[in-house]
Amino acid sequence: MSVATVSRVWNEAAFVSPETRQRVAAVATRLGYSPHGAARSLITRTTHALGVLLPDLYGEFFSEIIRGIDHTAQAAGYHILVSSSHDSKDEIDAALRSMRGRVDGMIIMSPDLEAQRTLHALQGSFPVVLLNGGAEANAFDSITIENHEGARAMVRHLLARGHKRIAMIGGPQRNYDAAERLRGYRTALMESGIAPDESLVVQGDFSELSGHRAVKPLLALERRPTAIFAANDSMAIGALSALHESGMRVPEDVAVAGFDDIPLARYMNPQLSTVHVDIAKLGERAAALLPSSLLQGARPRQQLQLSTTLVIRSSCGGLVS
Amino acid sequence: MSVATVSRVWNEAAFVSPETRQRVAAVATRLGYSPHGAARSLITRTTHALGVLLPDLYGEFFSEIIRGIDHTAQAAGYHILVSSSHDSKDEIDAALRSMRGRVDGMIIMSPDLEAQRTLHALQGSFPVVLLNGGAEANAFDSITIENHEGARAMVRHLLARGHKRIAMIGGPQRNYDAAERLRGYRTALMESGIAPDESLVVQGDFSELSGHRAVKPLLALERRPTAIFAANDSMAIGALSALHESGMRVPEDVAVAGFDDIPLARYMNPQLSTVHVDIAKLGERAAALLPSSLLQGARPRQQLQLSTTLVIRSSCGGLVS
DNA sequence: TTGTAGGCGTTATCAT
DNA sequence: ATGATAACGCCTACAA
Repeated sequence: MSVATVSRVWNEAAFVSPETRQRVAAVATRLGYSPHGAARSLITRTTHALGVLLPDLYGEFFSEIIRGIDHTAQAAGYHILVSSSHDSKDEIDAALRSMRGRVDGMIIMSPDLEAQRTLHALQGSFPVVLLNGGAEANAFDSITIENHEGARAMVRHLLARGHKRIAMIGGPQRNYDAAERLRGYRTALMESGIAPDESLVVQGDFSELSGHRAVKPLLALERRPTAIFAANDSMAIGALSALHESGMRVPEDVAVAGFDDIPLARYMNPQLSTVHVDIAKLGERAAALLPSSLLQGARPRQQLQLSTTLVIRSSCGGLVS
Repeated sequence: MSVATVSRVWNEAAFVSPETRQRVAAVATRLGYSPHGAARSLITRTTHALGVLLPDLYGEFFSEIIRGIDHTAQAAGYHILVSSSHDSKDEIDAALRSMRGRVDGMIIMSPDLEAQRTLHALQGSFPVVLLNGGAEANAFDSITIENHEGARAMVRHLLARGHKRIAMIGGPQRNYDAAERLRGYRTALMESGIAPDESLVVQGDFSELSGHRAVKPLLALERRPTAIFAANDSMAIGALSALHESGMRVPEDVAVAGFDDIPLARYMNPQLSTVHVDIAKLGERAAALLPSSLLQGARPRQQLQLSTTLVIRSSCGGLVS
């Protein structure tokens, strides 16, 4: 029995007599044999692995993304090589280098606007899908969330409920999504002719703690806000807990809304109104884009926009009557 | 210039004249060269990658675990190959096979008691760290949570606060951690001489939804429980929301407690009492064990127990006075 | 239908 | 200090 035959059996490529196939399979299972991945990719020039670069694995947002990516990648026969905690340009550089030659393509989520320059150099050399990219987004395949529209819609809803003083807890500085959501907030205010008040904008970092901390200065204002819109759910949840500790009732005294619709949002007390993003789908789409670009070689770049929908629950007082 | 020299430059192993090194480096950057990972690992028989097999990426528990693993693995120069949604024996088998030759070792979390048989066959052939393993745990390096002790301590606390009818929302059937936590609950009851009442034990599946659903039958009981202990925080959070919807006050009417202490637990309303597990450390430890076993070759198996601590917040009424 | 042999890009061993 | 060359495990013409 030659190695060639075994290879043929494994790849189901050429014609092998059923009996031979049978025998090979039998011996293979008996010996617990399975082909050596590295050796295969040496000759096939393909690793069947996708690299995933994330800023930081924190909270449900990221577990949902990975879940989506893994699910789709697995179905397409790809493994995923995950690497997190890459915020700065240098960290991304390093991660990129160390994944070189180990993956067939990469999914990169680097919302930090500065890191974009690093990405620029990647252009064309390598199949890349950008998640939430900023300026460089159209130089690659990319998937973006409708941040601006989503935020605008939520703030419009709050306005429609009669709120005039709406505060915003923003995300990290230099973060693309955060910037867009803030922009959406401002657009909505402007559209309804409300003068912007910068004392109503507090900066957070997407963590529960930062949302919690943001509440104090807002309550200390002479003219308190009657609604708080957080740039993500984690911060909204932090704010909810801070308000509760301060004895404020939600939504009676202050309405609260978030962004992302993480699975837990509906289990908050009160249930959190938020801008729904299908986070897992974000991952799925990204993972689906990559193999397709690998197969098709050069093809026009694809820019996908993931739409958002308003999910009105009780934390902002419910639907507009 | 021979390939050997280039190899030496890259590995900084043997003596290379500074000028040669210089020249090679220059050409390398100009050509954008970087070594082919597969070829290297073919000959060095090492991939510098760790496989991570998880049952399902759901909720903050898993993002924390991956975070811990990735953090430590990265520091040790390893990549991580993540694969999730492996519950059944066959799925684990397949994942194991497809990772062969692509990783130096594996971290496997397969709480499903049936899957243990598959693991049995792995023994010795391959560096493996088991997370939350059951019966097979001592055949491998393994890290286990002090499930039994943690659950017992929490139930004892509830008893000390005067609760006599304590319900339990259990985890998935055939899940090792769930079984141990249930056992801890029973131990505590038995120790205080309370007769077990099986109508107080409702089965869940670790999801928020299952926790939410578990509440209804409990409230429908003729003799309602005064406390509910959920086998993880997600279910406790689901229960919290269901209780709130039913107009029950927590902790006045019903006390609630969870297990895991996911980051969000302290931001619930009321804040969730729970059994603290350092989830990220679980991942870190696992990732640290693997490289050490790779370096040292055959060494005695290590069985680590991750201790738990009681975190009493307001959902169960606070400390015992 | 099956076997033979060359080569994928590296590292390691031996010469030089 | 550098060069030549044999592995590593697999795939794939090409030959039989």
